[in-house]
Amino acid sequence: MHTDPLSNVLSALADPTRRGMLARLAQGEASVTELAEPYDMSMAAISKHLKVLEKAGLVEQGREAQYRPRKLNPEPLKEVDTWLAEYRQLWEARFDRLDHYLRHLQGKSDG
Amino acid sequence: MHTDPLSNVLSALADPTRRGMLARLAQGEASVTELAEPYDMSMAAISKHLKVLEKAGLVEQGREAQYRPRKLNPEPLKEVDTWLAEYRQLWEARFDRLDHYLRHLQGKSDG
DNA sequence: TTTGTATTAAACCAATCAGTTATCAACTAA
DNA sequence: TTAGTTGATAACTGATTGGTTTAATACAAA
Repeated sequence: MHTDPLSNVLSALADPTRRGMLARLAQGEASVTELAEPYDMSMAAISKHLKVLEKAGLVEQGREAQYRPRKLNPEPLKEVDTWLAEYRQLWEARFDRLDHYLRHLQGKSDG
Repeated sequence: MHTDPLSNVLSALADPTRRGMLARLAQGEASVTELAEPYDMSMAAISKHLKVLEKAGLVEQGREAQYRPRKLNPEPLKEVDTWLAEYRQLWEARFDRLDHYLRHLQGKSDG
């Protein structure tokens, strides 16, 4: 029962097939059959994966004449990014410490 | 059956309770009881959530005398970040277009 | 040794998930 | 109209999830 959007997006992303579809859609619009092509999976399964991505807001239906190609909507990824941003400094901190350590070593050799 | 680490991390993050725990651990080490405190949930449930985070590599057991306080390991978030990086330009592109549009408007008012 | 505190494990339950097959709908082409 | 293609839906299955309660474990304090 994911009611919050961020959980929804993250769990949509937590599947290699769905991430693969997003990667494909990052190249440009694609039909469902095109999206299905790389996977050894029934069309029904593909359809379900797409629905998960659509519910998360990551994929939309374009309207091209009579066809309805899917297209990527990167918007919800922003939320993931801003969530991640609060932790970014934490792993960068380690680098900073290393950086300081290296400066320290350099300082030592200087004097 | 998530075998790939990225899916593992993402699905670990796809839960508000677990993200809350990470937020708490970002402040510093904490015992399981401390981590459980904000949630109306059995200790066993908390323990399970922690196990999910540990399996994803996001949380580790420290060893402080007789206690085993948990601590955050931000490492796996890097993978999420690098995955996200390939899409970052996609949502920034929209901003760029807006930016260009605004420049365009400004240019108009200038000439 | 007994008691209390902190944490995990086991067994269970209802809901969700990821896949299947089979059916259906819509639209294209003959 | 009759096929053929594209895609969605329904019903089912087995595995996983997120929670429960009830023990079990480990250790500290008395």
